Amino acid sequence: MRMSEGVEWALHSLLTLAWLGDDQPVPTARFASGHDLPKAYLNKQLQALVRAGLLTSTPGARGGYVLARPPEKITLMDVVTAIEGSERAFRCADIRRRGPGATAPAREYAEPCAIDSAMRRAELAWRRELAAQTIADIRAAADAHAPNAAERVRRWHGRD
Amino acid sequence: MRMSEGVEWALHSLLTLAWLGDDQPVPTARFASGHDLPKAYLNKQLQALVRAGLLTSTPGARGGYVLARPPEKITLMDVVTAIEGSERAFRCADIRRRGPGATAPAREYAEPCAIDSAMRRAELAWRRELAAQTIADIRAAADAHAPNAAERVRRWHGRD
DNA sequence: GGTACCGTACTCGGATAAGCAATGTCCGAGTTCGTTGGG
DNA sequence: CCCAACGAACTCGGACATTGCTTATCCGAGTACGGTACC
Repeated sequence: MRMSEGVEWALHSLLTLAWLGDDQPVPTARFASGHDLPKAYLNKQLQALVRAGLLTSTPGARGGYVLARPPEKITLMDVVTAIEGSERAFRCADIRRRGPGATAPAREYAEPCAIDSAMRRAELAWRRELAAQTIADIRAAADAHAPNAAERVRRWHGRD
Repeated sequence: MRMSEGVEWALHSLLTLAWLGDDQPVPTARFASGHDLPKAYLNKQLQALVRAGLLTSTPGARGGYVLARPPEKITLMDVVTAIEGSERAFRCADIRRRGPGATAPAREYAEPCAIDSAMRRAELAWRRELAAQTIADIRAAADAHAPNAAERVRRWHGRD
């Protein structure tokens, strides 16, 4: 089980936008050169964020991406769902009723598969933690450890 | 992000062994026909459980797999780790220090990446829930919903 | 000098390949059990 | 009738294809800006 690295890229891009703080669009090329990432593929991930309503894109020259809502309103769950999709990691194929089990009365399968329920419980705990943390929280934690990072990013993006 | 379906197969196989309860080995072919699964590939997954110390295998005719320890001592975390490996789903590539950020003083990177920490927190919650549930719990839940299932499985595997 | 027009550079957006891990398949080493021949 | 040797069937275990998804790339539609010609 491996999460797409696009999630990391998206989170860093969103964090950068949170640091910049203004409404001036940032193009993909700038994000990409900032972290040495493949431009076109990063753009694909940012498009997913637009479709999910986390970013707003403006086409054409001087275009780019802007946060669609304040960083406090963007949770990690939103980002992971936007990039990875909303499907669960564990997908019960209901193999209990394949094979000989198929002859059992349907009444026995009224309740959901116990294995599926157990995995769902674990995955819900994961989602709950993701939903409890926002981009603003990430920024606060980063600022606490490295107060200069925000300023350096602003400089590099031509602000001030 | 998608979990291998081998996890579901492994859990069902372990649950079956818990239902049987004796020390009589069950071959892969029986598990496979029981849930209509590809025999050789299922065997690959069961081998992983052997390597992880969850199953004991006996080769040759009348051979097969047996639980290596009681169901109360086998957690879902054990099974997921055995099949999926112990690596985290989110793997921080530390892209914060790639590109222009590389010129920043190393002192700023002493603390772990805030994004990595946040994702780690969520994943720990997931693992905690997985470690809190055992094969015995799964069996108890399944028995509560469908008391006849255990008996039917025992019959089908030639017990009694 | 001011204004309208045009060309260029730059952006997102989606359609199109390449790489790799998960999935699936096959064959060999080893063990058990039934059979068969001899004592 | 009893026993030993043998062969066949069955099992795990690892090496070898194949499929699907992640990753990566390319090109087109659209927009803003700078230059230029004209009024």
